[in-house]
Amino acid sequence: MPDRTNERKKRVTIVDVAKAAGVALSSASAALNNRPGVSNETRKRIAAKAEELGYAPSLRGRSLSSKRTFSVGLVIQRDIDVLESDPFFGSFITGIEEVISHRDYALVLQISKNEEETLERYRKLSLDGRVDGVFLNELRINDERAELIKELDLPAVAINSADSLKLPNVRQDASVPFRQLTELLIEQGHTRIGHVSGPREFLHSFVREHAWEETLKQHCLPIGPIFTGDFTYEGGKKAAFALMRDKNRPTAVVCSNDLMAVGFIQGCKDLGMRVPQDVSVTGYDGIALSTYIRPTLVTAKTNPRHLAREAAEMLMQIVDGGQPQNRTIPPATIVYGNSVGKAPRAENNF
Amino acid sequence: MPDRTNERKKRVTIVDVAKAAGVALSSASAALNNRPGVSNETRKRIAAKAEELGYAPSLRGRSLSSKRTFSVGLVIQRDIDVLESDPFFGSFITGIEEVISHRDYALVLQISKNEEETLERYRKLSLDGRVDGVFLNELRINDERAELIKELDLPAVAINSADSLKLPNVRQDASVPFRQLTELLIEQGHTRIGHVSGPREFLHSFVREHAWEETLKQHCLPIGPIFTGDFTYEGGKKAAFALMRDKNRPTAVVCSNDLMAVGFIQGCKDLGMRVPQDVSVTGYDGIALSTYIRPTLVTAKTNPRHLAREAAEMLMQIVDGGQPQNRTIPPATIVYGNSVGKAPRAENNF
DNA sequence: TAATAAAGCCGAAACGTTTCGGTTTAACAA
DNA sequence: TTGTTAAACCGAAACGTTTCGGCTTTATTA
Repeated sequence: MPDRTNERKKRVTIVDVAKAAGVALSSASAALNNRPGVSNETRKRIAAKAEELGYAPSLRGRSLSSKRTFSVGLVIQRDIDVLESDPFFGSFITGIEEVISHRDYALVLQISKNEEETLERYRKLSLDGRVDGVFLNELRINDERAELIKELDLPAVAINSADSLKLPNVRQDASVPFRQLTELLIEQGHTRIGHVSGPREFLHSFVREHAWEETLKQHCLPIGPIFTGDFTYEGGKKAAFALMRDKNRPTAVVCSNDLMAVGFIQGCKDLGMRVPQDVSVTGYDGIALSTYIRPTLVTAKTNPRHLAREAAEMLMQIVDGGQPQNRTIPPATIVYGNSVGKAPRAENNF
Repeated sequence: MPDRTNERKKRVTIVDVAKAAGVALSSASAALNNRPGVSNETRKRIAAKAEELGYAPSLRGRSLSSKRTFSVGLVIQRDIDVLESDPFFGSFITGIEEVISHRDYALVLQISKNEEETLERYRKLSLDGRVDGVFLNELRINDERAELIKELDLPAVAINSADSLKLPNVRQDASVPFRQLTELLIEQGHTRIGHVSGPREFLHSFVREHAWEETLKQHCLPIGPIFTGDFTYEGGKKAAFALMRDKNRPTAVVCSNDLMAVGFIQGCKDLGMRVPQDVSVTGYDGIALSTYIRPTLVTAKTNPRHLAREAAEMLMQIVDGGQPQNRTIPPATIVYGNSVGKAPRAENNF
């Protein structure tokens, strides 16, 4: 009598399928993967047996043999407090999933606290052979990840990278909407237009700041005061305190993202100013929060999900051995909230 | 002359290490995994050689052989619009990472649109052998996942499950803070206290609603009007329109989460009511947004990160063959914002 | 009809580990 | 000295695929 206590369901392997169909293992493999070299008739028979036995290919066996993992990696470098109020990754991940899940790929997600750890994570993902490729975002000027992935020979797609980094890239240009936002303020009569930027080392901070600056130059306006923020609400608030207590304070401020804009507005309110009567504010991202607050924010709505879809498609192509061209998606579109108004005529003291 | 064009860096395997150290493959394996059966001397020699050759064990080989993947899975069932403004998963994932990364585990993250797809994802994660275990959250009454993971024999840890589902569980009890919030309103003289709940099928909706109801009963107060929301901002706004246009409207409302509370407050404002003078509002979660709005929200701050850490530790134990006890973390603590005030003395008409 | 090509199929190796039973060596007790 | 035991070490199998060279069979061409 067999001992049933320790009986474990044995996995149905491709060997079982091959035996059941009366063919060689290699034929079963070819048939099930739709590769040539097996007649239609036997192909069907094998497929039928596989179905009948409930065969599900083992990812483990497959990846050892094929040297592929059918996974892609994303490392998010974020302070937890920031991550909580950052809607970017939710939609970015959704976009990735939309593409890769159809190809039976999965996403490995990691979170890191600083640049050093981020590099370590990417390195380990590659050395462990955990992923076939990775996404890179929030690139820095001279981002070390660029050379790392070359050193590791790791397929990668970057988001809003710079050409100089020579990475496969998908871009949603920010300079167009930042120009539009700045010109929107100019049209309203503002002449002293400040900027709350992100940390200087980020490429995207730079692009945004640059677009703001160039637009002012082209309109022969002074380059208003600038505050280097950190993309957080608190940072935006600090910016308000730093920029708006000055006699010569700007009458309008272009913020590098929505969260800082919201913080900036709150900071202005705390200082006793009204938005948009005393000061106009714009953001960038188009997060939900920008419609929850009053005044609602004038901003530009980006599309992380679309960005992610394109990036994922590119990565899939690279993993398949292709060399896809860089892609571009349409720029963010302006969202007309209530945080922008006419330039105040005279200066009030607060 | 060797052809260098197609030369690929060959991976350093444990066989190379064994050869270099002059031992059998099996000894090298034992040594590198700190298993007994190898002398200290040779252990050192093997480790040295491994270091020297830059040996990194192949996860692929390891997982095929050991039948482990060193990955855990999480399926997030969320509409993308909701996901964007949901800070829960950011911190939840952070908590998971904090525990599993030290054990060289990685997180596989998937997103699904509906219940059916969610089940499919969990099933596939298991059948593919992609993960060693999974997390389950936002459980429903009679959640189908419970039997699925039993059928699949898949290690799992649930978040705020019900005992009836018989899942390893980690809980942060919501009834305590909901009682406290309700009593806070009662202390302020409110006698008509409504509730904006989450969808009825969720266990956590039920717990929150129940705590509110029981507290009212114990204080011999009428069970105020209830609106079944959907945990979104828009849902909260709708709730305000539904509940607050009535003559006999409540003077205070306990919302099942912050996002609905924020929407509710905006809805009240749109109706011309002041918070907290005309109506008091409470939330639950303690998201950053609750401090960005005015009035700031009276709420209770939950700790998804802590929850996740405990859950991840439990899952690691289960994966190691243990049978851990259910865990509980301290309940959310009340955050005193400005959205609660004394009950208005007379009824105003709007 | 014989030579050739192509399609269909097979067997075996390879991927890089873990695991397990067996053999050798060393240490110790009788 | 000899027998016993445990520790150290080894060899081979197993995990479940993919891949590749070679063998049959059938179809095609001269």
